Amino acid sequence: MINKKKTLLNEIKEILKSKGIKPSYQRIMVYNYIKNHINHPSVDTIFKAISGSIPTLSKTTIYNILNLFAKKGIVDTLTIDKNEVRYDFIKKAHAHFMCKICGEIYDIHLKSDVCLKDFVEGHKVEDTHVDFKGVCKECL
Amino acid sequence: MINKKKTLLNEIKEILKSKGIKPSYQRIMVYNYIKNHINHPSVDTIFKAISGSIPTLSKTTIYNILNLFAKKGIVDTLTIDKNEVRYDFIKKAHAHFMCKICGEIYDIHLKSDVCLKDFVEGHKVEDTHVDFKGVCKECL
DNA sequence: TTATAATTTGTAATCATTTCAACTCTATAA
DNA sequence: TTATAGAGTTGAAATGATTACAAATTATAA
Ligand SMILES: [Mn+2]
Ligand SMILES: [Mn+2]
Ligand SMILES: [Zn+2]
Ligand SMILES: [Zn+2]
Repeated sequence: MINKKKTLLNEIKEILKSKGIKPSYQRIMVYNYIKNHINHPSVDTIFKAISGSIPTLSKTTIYNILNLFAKKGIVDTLTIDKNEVRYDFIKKAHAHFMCKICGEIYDIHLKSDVCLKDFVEGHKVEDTHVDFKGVCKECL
Repeated sequence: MINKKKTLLNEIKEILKSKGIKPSYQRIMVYNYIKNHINHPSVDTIFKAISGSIPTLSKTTIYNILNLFAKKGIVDTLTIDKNEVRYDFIKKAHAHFMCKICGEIYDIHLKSDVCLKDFVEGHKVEDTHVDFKGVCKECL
């Protein structure tokens, strides 16, 4: 059990190193959290979730780490919610649905033609976001 | 010339009334501005643009009016830019491209399959946003 | 070990947006 | 006409997410 966890953290350590990121304990913990929480957490959510295991943790560190991860292509920065940025561990391209009632952001797996474009009307595309808003199936 | 402007403002007055909005001078001026500026202005941009013609204008009024217009379906609220909300006068569905360098937001006219959906994976869709980010043709 | 660099931390600053109470304007009733 | 009520506007203060910054801590290398 403990060995398994140790192995996992070592795996993350290697992944971070391979991306040119020095694997500090805080970075490993953030990586581990976002990898296992696909519900698009905010900085505050992540902070509350892991500050228990890192008593001295500062919220600024979470901001620093997520900005770094975004620059290195580890997370996507979602701006669907105008109140706060939400983060998404990058796997493969997918769309999102945000509920106007409960605020939950769901993954939507649809194969859209728009996700493949490198250029649109002369502009060079780096990120593509397909965002739906409305009332989720739970709130309906 | 002056008559033409008067006619225009009267037209807007009628449109607002038809949507159940009392046509105050401030509301008419904001409507007139966003109708004629398709570059997705922010609250601050709109405020700076029309405060010259309304010396007593408050920025809070712009916030109030845009929130009202959004509720009444006159404007779309764009959350592409995480720093500030941008507003779009609603015409027909279209995508957007935001430049990471200059911050400009362009209209993208593509006929996508995703814009027609009423439901996605059980969730009721009210708004659909297709947002691209990258480097615009001017900054390339 | 010691020096140097990288990372983390906590506080303060920034900035968009909202809250709120006072003020203004207009329409309508007495 | 005047009084009253409601809607809209205003400006100041509060809120809240994010960033800036400098001090403290930790890791790395000599
Ligand atoms: Mn996702
Ligand atoms: Mn547009
Ligand atoms: Zn919901
Ligand atoms: Zn540009």
